[in-house]
Amino acid sequence: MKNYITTPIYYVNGEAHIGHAYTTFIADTLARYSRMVGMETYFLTGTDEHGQKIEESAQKQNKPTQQFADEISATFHNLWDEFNISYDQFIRTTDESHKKGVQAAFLKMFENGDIYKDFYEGNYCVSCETFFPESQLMDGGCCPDCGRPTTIVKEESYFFRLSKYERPLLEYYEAHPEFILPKSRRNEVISFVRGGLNDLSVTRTSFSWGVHLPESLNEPRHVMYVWLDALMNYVTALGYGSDESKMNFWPANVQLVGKDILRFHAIYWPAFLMSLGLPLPKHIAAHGWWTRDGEKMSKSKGNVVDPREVSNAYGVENFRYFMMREVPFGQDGDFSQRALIDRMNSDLSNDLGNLLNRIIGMSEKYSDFNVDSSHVAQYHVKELSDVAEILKTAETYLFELQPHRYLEELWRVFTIGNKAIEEHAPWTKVKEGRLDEALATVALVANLLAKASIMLHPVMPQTTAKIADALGFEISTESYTALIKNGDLLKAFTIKKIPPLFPRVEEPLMAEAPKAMIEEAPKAEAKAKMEDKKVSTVSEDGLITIDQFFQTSIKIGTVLDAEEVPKSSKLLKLKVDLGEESPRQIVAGIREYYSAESLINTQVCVVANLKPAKLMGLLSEGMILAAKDSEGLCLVRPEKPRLSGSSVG
RNA sequence: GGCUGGGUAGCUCAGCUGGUUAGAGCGCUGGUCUCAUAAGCCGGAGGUCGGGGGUUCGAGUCCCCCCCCCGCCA
Repeated sequence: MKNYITTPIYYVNGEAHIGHAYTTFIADTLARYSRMVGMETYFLTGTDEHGQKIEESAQKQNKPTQQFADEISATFHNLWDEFNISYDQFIRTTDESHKKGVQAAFLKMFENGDIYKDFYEGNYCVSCETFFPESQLMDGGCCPDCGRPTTIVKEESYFFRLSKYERPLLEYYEAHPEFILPKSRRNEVISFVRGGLNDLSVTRTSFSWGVHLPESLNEPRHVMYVWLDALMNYVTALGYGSDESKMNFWPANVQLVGKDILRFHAIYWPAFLMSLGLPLPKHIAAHGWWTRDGEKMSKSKGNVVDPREVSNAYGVENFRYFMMREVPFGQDGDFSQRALIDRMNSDLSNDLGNLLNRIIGMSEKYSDFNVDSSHVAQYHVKELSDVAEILKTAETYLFELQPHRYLEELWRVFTIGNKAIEEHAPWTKVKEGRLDEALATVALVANLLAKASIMLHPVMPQTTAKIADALGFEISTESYTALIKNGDLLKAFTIKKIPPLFPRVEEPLMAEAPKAMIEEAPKAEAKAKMEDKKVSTVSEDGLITIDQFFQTSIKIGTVLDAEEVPKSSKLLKLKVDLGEESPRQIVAGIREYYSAESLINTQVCVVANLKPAKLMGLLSEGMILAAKDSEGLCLVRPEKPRLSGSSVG
């Protein structure tokens, strides 16, 4: 079975940002999965290099246009290599074979009457490379998309009979509900097409940086419209119009796009294909945008996330995992270091990494790293069948293009592993001399990790290869077939002791977004969130200013009353006089060291401006200062009695 | 203004064709084991399911009205 997966080709007007990385990560994951299950897979990405905008950008930098395109294209190419993206081809619209293919397509459309010559007059936005009808223009004739001034252009142009495909397209959408994903986007496209389609101007005479028309048409002044040129890349990459040896990969299975370019891919592209007599792709899947800390990213705000920077700081695969796990496909996602760190610590370090460490430790102690699965089925039928079920479900989520659900589902395997260890407590079994049982549990968990690693491999290829190595097997189509499809277990194997794969991340590893951005974001909510999350305001040398210290209000308080909190062995509920109108209720975890009675009428130090918190359902309006070491805990108190409410500092 | 989609626990979301005490993850919190990365496991708090009306034996789930958010179009 053939499986062709594409990303959009990225416009070389600027360097790769987080959105490019996201699309490419998803496509790479799908491609890797496809290869792993043994499908014949072709994964295409590349760059879109034509158009007036590129021509102008190159001029601004005083570079030949081709050189400019080469340079930017290389930055994408290099980044994907750095990110270990497993593309089969990196196409460039300046490739000769691509140009040849586009010309062949143009000619075919022309010959079958779908392209005709006429005049176009309208308000043209150079920046967006789009004509806009009068009615859509903003005040002063500015572009409704970018707000820049438009110019009136009348030019000879070839047109594509898009209008002819209005009905066929609607019929196709109707007959193929899975064509446009997610569904909400599908509705948008349908209603747009229902609104009527105008024929599409597909050539320009106003600039020359593009694919020229086929020579047989003898139209040297005309250059192809950038979208016709660009969209065709998906088939010219397979050799359309030149060496067609790979055309058997067509139609594509999944064509990933950002939501901003959906219309081109869901309307123009299928119409072109219909005109060429080619089948339509199975899915056009539109994903959402990324914001940063709840704010739209923009160069002027200086809050753009550089994927390379994130990757360098946190690791590509952790980054990949985060992006795919964090946000439901199609929705906008928010990037913040806090969210990334939380995912890494909670999912990767705690659930997965720690589980691996647990069995490394046990296998070392109990059997000198030697494990075999022969007793697993005897003691762990339930776990094995539950996991088999989970893996099946997870797989369907991936096919449905719901990577977040797929990962969420997969993580249940680790919970089962952690629970199994807890329930079967191998350390107890060992003490009781039931070594077989203990080792069966270790082997079970090793197998669960092996199976989950295989499934996780498309998302984190290198990391899972390390896990597999530690467990003495290799991830491949063969092991996928054996462990996932056939439900086999690993044979006897030796575990390798490896250092933790996912060390916990205690604090942000990248500099925070520039101050300007934070100040521009007066959202009280966002601010409170940052404070809640203890984003450090401490300077690099670890010192704070006196002003910062005095943000904390510490006061002398007199304990008026104290009682034990029911059902808690640690908590005491205190009534403390801080010289205010009424005493405060403070819940303190000191019961193990102080009895309630002994505290009444003594003095303590209280942090008085702490945000109230609830402990065991009881409101606590402050914190009692205490010092703790191995000997125990003691309260910090004034040497001599002071007035209640006296400040400390 | 028109049309989608949506408003469910502090946060992010799941809840199919209406049916027992509305769920998950994270966060918070109490307890507990010791193989392990201050990890794991067990338990708890927390929701008038945007608001109002209606249909029904029964509605987060259907109908009507209103409010708010995103998106597309104008």
